[in-house]
Amino acid sequence: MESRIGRMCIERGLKMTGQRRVIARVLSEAQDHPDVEELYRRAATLDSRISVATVYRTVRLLEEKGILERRDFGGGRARYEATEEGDHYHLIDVETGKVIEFEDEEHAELIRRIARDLGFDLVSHRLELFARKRPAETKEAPPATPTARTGSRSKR
Amino acid sequence: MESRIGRMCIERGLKMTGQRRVIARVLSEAQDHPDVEELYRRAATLDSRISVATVYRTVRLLEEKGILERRDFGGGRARYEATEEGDHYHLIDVETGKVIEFEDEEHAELIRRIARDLGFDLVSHRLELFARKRPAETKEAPPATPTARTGSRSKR
DNA sequence: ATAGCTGCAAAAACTTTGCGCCCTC
DNA sequence: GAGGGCGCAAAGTTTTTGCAGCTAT
Repeated sequence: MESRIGRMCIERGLKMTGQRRVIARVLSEAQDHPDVEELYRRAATLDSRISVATVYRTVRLLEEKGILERRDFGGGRARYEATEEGDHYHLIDVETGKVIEFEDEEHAELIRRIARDLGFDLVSHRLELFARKRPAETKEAPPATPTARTGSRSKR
Repeated sequence: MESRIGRMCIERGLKMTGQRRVIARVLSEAQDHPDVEELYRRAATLDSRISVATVYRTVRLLEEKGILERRDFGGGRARYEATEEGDHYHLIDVETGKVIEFEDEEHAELIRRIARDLGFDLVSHRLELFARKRPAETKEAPPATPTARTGSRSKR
């Protein structure tokens, strides 16, 4: 009955209003990285009594509580996704704008080491790759590597 | 007589107005990552006939020409730095907001490999670490590692 | 009961743009 | 001289906020 993010709100003692429940549900079900406008659109579909201002206030609150993470993929507006265990990164297809998520333990380790070497403790970090799909091979068979699907997670 | 970035503008056939020359000089001399407001302040000191609109137009133009790179370190406003050879990254001190630059060839290689494994050719990328200065050791001597200075470059 | 949310609309913060004059090539 | 750049101010975007009423705890 309560969405995953809704439960996290309750755990942290947030007051659960109707609006908040709806926004939490939209966020829990999102497989992508919606901006505020898009969140508002989806939330308004479920309950038209929601205003954009509330969406702004809510994502801000949830970000402060560590439930959400704000992303910047270029294009001016902030985009959001639920905080998950384990770091993951984003590859943005510069042709289509599609975002592919992936994990990489080697990378996670490397940057912890870099921060330590500079005399810091890592608080958080971000990595975004902007890339272009490599044209398929003409002579060899197409690459066998299973391509990560948008919204899913590619483990390495 | 002409600043480094001024020369790059000329190479690319840009018309060199007085304002552009001043902005190019400010950018050439910047050791940090100023936002538009700060660039405007510095430029206006050298020549008060400059408007913010021109600064916006100029950084946009120079970014399109590949002379400048736009950064987002959180805090809402875009920040700029001259494009340089070789990738480098940023560590932002979450307490002070200071930005430390560093290079890391191992990291550069790793992400090229990641992009390739996902079936893409890397176009560009970004990495930002948010970290907190590690408290000095109480028993041992302070860490001998030479800490990178703000604005300079720490090679690894 | 009451601290905290909400909608609405105004405003703030950042960036772009239309227009007529001016300058560089 | 001609195409492009400039200042100014107006407008566009995205996000925040004041206020009066409403609600979850």
